[in-house]
Amino acid sequence: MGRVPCCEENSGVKKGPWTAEEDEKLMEYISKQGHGSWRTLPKKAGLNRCGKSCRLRWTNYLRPDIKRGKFSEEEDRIIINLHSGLGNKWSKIAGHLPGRTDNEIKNYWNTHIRKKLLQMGIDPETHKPRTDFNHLLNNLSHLLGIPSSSSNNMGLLWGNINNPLVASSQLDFTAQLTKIQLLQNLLQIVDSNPCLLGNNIKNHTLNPLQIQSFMNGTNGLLFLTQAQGGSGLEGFSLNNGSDNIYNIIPHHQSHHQSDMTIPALVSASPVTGSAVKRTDGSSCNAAPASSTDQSPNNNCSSVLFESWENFLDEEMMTGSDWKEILELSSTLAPPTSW
DNA sequence: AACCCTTACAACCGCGTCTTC
DNA sequence: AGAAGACGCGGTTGTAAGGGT
Repeated sequence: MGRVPCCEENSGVKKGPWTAEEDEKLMEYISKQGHGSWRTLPKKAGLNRCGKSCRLRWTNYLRPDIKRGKFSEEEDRIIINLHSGLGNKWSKIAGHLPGRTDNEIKNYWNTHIRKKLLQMGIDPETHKPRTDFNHLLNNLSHLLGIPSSSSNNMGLLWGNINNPLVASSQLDFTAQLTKIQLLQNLLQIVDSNPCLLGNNIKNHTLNPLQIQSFMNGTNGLLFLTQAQGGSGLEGFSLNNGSDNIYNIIPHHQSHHQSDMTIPALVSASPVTGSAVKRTDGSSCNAAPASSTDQSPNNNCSSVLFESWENFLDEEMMTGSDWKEILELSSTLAPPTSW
């Protein structure tokens, strides 16, 4: 059955925010008569509103049993748990939270919980860890202090005196160690994952000597360039200021398929794979990386991404986490050699 | 001080489902 | 059984408030 309009178009009923006077009229009427038929209520209550608007105002705002104020941590937990099982069934979720309305929970989810989960690296839709390439790169950007929407897309990995992470030699060591670990992981991912194809990749994996080489480059700096295109993030390249350049770009870009989105590396749903040429001349199938595909030959392994992500999640959660790590590490002497 | 951007939340819209006749 | 009316849900939009530049 098609939609039945609640109120006639151009019928002159008021829309928009409710006034205190309207609230009072509605509350007074319902407290005396009950709401009865919402369609006829406005006329009876002396309101120039449509019944639907009255119902919404009552159920979401005026009802006496509505609980106002901040959501507690316990409520957060309940919402997240219920959402993982029920999805966007806000009214059902609201049924488990006395005093909270579906609209309030929906808004709270969209403005708070959703962001919180995303920051934690959890996909708010699936409630599973996020594994998309953009997310990982954004985490990397965040760690390295590169504003994701900055017009200046050049980030400084080493030697940034403005970065509190490298304020002292001890902290410098720890920060560098962490960043090296991140880069190592990222490069290993690129090396092992045919979904990503590097342009002019000279080496995929940094060994200790290479790391030292990077760090002992012309000026001791390592740059991370965040390539931007019309559709946003397009990749990274690593550059120590001399001739060592590592380009890390999404697979699609190297094939000039600019209308494609960056593929999810571990997809929850099967996707069509494509054969890609690797820099060593071999080719492999960028097959669907579903949970059922555990073939050792499938280089789209989720293992590295998971460890990478775990690492990011553990190391990047908050500034205070960093502080703790740095404080702890400051008691440790740096190794004499790599 | 003025403008712009972001955030939070109230309210609206359109559709599916339920109820009544 | 089916048509019409009413209700409820979930997605989307509008806007006020606050913060940043």
